Amino acid sequence: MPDVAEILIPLALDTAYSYVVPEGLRLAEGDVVQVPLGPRETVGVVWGLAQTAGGSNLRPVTGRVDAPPLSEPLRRLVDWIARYTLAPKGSALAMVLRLPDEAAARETARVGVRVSGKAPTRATPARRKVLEAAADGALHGKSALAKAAGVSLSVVDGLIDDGALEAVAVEPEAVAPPPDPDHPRVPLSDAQEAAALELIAGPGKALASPGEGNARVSGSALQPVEPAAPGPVLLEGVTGSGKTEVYFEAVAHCVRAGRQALILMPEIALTAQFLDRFAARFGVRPAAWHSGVGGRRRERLRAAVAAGEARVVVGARSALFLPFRQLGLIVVDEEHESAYKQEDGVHYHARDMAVVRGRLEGCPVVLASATPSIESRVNAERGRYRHVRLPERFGGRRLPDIRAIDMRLDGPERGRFLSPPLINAIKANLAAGEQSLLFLNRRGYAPLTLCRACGHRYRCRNCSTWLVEHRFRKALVCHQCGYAEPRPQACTECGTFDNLTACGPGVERIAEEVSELFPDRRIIVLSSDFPGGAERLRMELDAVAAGECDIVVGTQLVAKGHNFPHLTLVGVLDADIGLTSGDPRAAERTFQLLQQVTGRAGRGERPGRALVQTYQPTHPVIAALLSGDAERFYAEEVAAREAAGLPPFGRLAALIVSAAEREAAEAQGQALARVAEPPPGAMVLGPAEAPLALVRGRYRFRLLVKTERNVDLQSYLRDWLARAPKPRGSVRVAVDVDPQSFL
DNA sequence: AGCACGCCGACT
DNA sequence: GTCGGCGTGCTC
Repeated sequence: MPDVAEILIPLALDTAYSYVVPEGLRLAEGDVVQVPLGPRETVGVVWGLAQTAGGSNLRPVTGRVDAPPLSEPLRRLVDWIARYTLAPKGSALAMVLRLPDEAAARETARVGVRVSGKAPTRATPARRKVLEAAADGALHGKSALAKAAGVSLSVVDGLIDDGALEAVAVEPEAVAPPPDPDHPRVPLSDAQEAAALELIAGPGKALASPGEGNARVSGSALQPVEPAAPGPVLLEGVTGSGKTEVYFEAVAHCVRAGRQALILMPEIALTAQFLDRFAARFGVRPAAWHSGVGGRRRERLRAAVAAGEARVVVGARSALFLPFRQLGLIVVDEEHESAYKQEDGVHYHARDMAVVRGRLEGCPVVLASATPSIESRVNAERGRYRHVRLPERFGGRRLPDIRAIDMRLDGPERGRFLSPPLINAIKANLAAGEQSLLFLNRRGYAPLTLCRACGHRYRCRNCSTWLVEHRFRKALVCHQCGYAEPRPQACTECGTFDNLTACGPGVERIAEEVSELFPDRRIIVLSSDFPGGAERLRMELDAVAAGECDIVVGTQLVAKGHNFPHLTLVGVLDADIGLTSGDPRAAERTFQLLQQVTGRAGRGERPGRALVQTYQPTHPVIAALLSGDAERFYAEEVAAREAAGLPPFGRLAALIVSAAEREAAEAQGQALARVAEPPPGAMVLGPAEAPLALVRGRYRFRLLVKTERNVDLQSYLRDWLARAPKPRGSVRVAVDVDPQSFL
């Protein structure tokens, strides 16, 4: 009987394909192999092995690929994610497999040059400059040397050809130097020590030796090293309470135990600042994995992770799929961040997938946040997650003083957006030589453009949204789908010249107002459309953190994961943005965002100030923010959702229908209206009067499906669709998932 | 993902 | 009469 291998191919295929294993090839589950597929060869992973009679019509496996095999937990993660997200298994595999691309393979090894001692045949001024710069005889990077000499790279190349410089292949710098868990560090506070102990050792252990005073995490209490208690833990600590230092202890413990640790962060929070904090604790910077790490380095890091050499990886959400050899800990920093949602391709929430991976790997998962998501909070309260709290700021730091500015009483003059009390506060802050942040969660210059002559409002061709003016780009841009058109000189509707008017503020407009008020101050606008891309933005954030700026005008990204140690005043410009949207998470999101951003104020032991411009000072979200009563906010929000029939959890299924399909259906009187009558346990999200949102040329329904624990959403939806006429369009699961169902 | 097949518009 | 648009379907 021939050996047959079930091979899962990283394409949008839901089932593994069968291939014959040729004589002499020994395969194990998880091996990466090459197989024929149609006219070409592809890679795949052995998902199963069997001996069967027949199967003579099957094509043979070509051979094994030189790549580390996929571990059992990682294969189970692929199965799990595919099932949970309704994605084809092959698509889930593709996230894990990400093979070395050819571009990376072709990338040449780094070359260093040094003086050979031989004089150049011809000595031009440019060549002399290079030789002077390299006169120390040390090894120099080619481009670095050219730069230092102020000449172009070709001069250096010319000298190499001439023999005056010799090229030496340099060992690339280590991708993942080992972190030292016992590197000298600043002592933790008692609260931090207790939290770290509880994190590592499990509940109750923190108080295990009360007689000894304060047990120290690195002291004898936890030696010899045993693996940390598995399972999810919510680490909740107010801004400035030192959560990072606490989970660093869990990371240190994991490293001492000889296992690997993964720290997940929202992409934007992966800055030099964080890497330096890590270096201060562990002596070296951690291996960093994010979209900016490319080519050879990416591949080498993957290999180091698979070999178990990379002990600690800090990465954005895709790092969750790295092939760790022995994963001992996952930390999800800023657990509430919506950046953990992947919304194209396979839809998933990295925080929840981290919990799943942790369970499959048998390791702890630390969810850290100052403002946890509702679902994590409820999970902690109901005992599904352990809950460790840091209720106080570190080192006697106090929470900022937050006050509302009632815009109905103290509003700005017409066409302006900064209220007099806020302007005065900024003035005082500048006079004291301190940094201020103005927060407005709206990119661009103005959210709406209209023609003063005919009243025409500019909207997106693909989406049901207004076009946002971006003055810097001289364009009108759709924030939904990215569609952009140049800002017209004359109204496209009535032809009137120069009569378009910008309505409402975006950060660009605020920056304009600020520069008029404070013309000689250093002002910077930070938003996701920062010119120069993510890398530049990261650098800019680090510069701001270093104090190289007087006034920052920023969108939500300034609220995320950064410390700005020089910041003492935060002005929130329109606290009410987002409160009126139909999103069931509107209140939660706004509360988290405002609490994060106002929490940025404060310097050392001096509390900062936050001034919140609002038209609704008594709104529950604003009131909770002003009083600092997060407990009450969470309790009220959960109660409100229950009263509205919305669970704190749910999975969202999205039915995506093209505009053409919808029109066709409506012409036949079908109207896809059955979506308005979802099955029991499911509900349609969105404003009742507009159940359809037009996004990227496609109508999108979202169904919030309440599922009981362990209910299989796929069969649930399949049942429902079987009873209803077959929908036009496809059903996909979006990413508001239900953590109950996987614990 | 590729790469076929397939059915309707403007061209050597 | 063909070239070519991308919609749909298949790859063990």
